[in-house]
Amino acid sequence: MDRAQDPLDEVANEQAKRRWTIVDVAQRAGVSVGTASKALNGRGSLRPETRSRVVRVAQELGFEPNALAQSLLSGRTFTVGLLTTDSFGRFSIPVMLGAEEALGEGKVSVFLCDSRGDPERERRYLRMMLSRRVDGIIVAARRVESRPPVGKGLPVPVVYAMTRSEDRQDLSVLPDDEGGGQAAVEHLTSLGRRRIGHLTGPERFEAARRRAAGAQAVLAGAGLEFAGGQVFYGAWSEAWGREGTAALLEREPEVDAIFCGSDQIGRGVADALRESGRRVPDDVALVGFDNWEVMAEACRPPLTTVDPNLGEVGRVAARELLAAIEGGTAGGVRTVACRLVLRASTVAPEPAGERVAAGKGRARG
Amino acid sequence: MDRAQDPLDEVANEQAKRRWTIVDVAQRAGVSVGTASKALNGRGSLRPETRSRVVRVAQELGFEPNALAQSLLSGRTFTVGLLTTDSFGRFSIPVMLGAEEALGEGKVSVFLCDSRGDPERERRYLRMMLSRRVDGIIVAARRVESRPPVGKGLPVPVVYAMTRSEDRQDLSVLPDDEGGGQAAVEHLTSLGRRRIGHLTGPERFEAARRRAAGAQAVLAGAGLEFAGGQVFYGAWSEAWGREGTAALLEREPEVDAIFCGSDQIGRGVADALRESGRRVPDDVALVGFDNWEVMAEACRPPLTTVDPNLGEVGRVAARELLAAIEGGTAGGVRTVACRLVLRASTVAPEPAGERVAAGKGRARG
DNA sequence: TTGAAAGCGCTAACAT
DNA sequence: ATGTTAGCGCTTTCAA
Repeated sequence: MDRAQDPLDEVANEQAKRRWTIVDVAQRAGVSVGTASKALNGRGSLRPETRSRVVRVAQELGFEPNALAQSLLSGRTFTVGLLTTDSFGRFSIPVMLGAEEALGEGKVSVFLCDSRGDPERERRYLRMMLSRRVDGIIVAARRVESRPPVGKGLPVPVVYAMTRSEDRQDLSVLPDDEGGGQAAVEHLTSLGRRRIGHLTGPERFEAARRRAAGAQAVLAGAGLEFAGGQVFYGAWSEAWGREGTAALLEREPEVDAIFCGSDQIGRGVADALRESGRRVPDDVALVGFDNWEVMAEACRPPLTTVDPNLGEVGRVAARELLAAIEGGTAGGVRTVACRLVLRASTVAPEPAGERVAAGKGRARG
Repeated sequence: MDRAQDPLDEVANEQAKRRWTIVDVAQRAGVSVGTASKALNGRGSLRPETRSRVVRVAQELGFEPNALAQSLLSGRTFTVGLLTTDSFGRFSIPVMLGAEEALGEGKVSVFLCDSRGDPERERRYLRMMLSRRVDGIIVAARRVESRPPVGKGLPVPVVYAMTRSEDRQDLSVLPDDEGGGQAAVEHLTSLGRRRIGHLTGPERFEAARRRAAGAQAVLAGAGLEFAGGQVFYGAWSEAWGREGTAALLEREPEVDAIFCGSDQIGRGVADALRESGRRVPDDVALVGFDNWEVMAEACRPPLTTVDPNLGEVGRVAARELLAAIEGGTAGGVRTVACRLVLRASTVAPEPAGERVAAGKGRARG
């Protein structure tokens, strides 16, 4: 029972530079380390007085348990690896943000690894994560395109976000591009538009094809076809939005709505329409995709667009990963619904900011 | 010397699910754990044959040393915390990317923590990092504005990137906004422009004021003043670019160049100029700030702009942190030079892509 | 050249 | 109710 001296003095003395161990806490509280551990973790049965004394000493010292020692013992690190393949592209960022959010709530920390699409670097990072004993791994990417699995027979669960593993056993979480395309065109038809064109990115992108398929399905259901008789595949750029508009107008001058595969394309289209003397939305209504706010809001007029809910994709991926860590593991593709964000390119602006309408989404793919 | 059975069989049997410890390696190699450790780390003196046998077994097993155990012993985790306060804004991302890059090369892993500017969350993350025994911390933010230090007397070094700690003892790494402003205006004067206006963000931003100060200094050196007789402070938006252009043109219709405080403002200015019947760059040359490529390149015409080298800011912060971890610690503000990226808004487009000119920067602030 | 043993900080049995 | 001890996986003395 030798309480050497007042704990606070010592703290001041040592300038809080030294890191206290549970032994220090135990000594100063006049108990054994075992007792101190129980007191701090609320386990075992202790006299309330003892418990509170230990806790108080720990607080005064600013004691933080060494997570390394805890993990070494428990086998759990409460840490996951976030492996992104595309240098935090515009799409992987919100996904990562959502994942970090969902994990942070659960006191799980995130190791950030950016492989820049370099397989060698990816292997290095993977080794590093496993060496650090992460409890699980999220693989994020910008494109929904498939990719080879990050490894097989790994000792920890892996979830793919915004990308799809070629191995059907793996779990992938993606936005529902098809549902997004449906929502966009349903909105346009509900406004009474009948000559609806579609300008989008390169055909080789799954996302472009799926959005077009969703749009097509709704058109077919209404007995319509794409204005201009085809999907105008091109590039994900404003420039293509402008060029594509010219091409579309040539084929179908009476077009009264355009569904754009991205907000950038949408901006280009808006500029081209204005410069061709057409009014948006009066003559031609416009819907974009991405809800890239800085783009959509700077558009003239501000662009109604499909928000792929990337943050939610990340959150779902994180939750699925946590579930897998706890034991449950189901593979397949999990799809997150898109949501339509209404702005002035399709509807008269309202006094109170933007409006949101739920998009079509499937619970499981 | 009982090599139980062929290691590979065992690997296959156990499906690589079990994680091998150095004990497993030692057993299968027929040596003690101490010897195995030496063999794997290239320390001590061992018979070459022994060393290679151990290494081979480890490889066959796919053995990865448990970093937790290593760190517990060594007191070093080769881990740093990256605390960002603004949800990976457009500015903190490249900084983080650069930091991650510089650290990754040195085999240091990054804990990603996004406090969203919430001080409570920030404290939680800080505790978590310290508990996980990070070797150091980088605090990143989007604004160059000062902020209270993340804590005092912390047991690990801290470096601030893209933000400045109020405590002068701390080390902060920032882009050289003033040098950037200088570079922009020097470029314009070198083109023979004399009536140079400046449209920028809100005056309360240090960055805006510093860029303006740099610009002003160069103008004064050339015996000039800002066209319109003042800096036009406003907002960081395209809309302000358009409005500000109108205001500037009213005061000074003969303006022949505009330095814009951001690329978004620059885009707005370009649109407004074009719609007022002026040609860029023939009538009015334009320089932006940020080199936000998707903005600058989509501008019509593409925008010459000042690149604040955010990636370099992150890399420098990371290197400074590593140095501080190794022992050296100097406080103060470290400044990273900007660079001018030439595009068609000031110069005739060249066949081979963009051109780059070095900006003015001070080595130390 | 190799082995045995101590110990990093912590928790969980098992004693007392 | 509290103390003692073993051990997580590894590295590093110190002995052999």
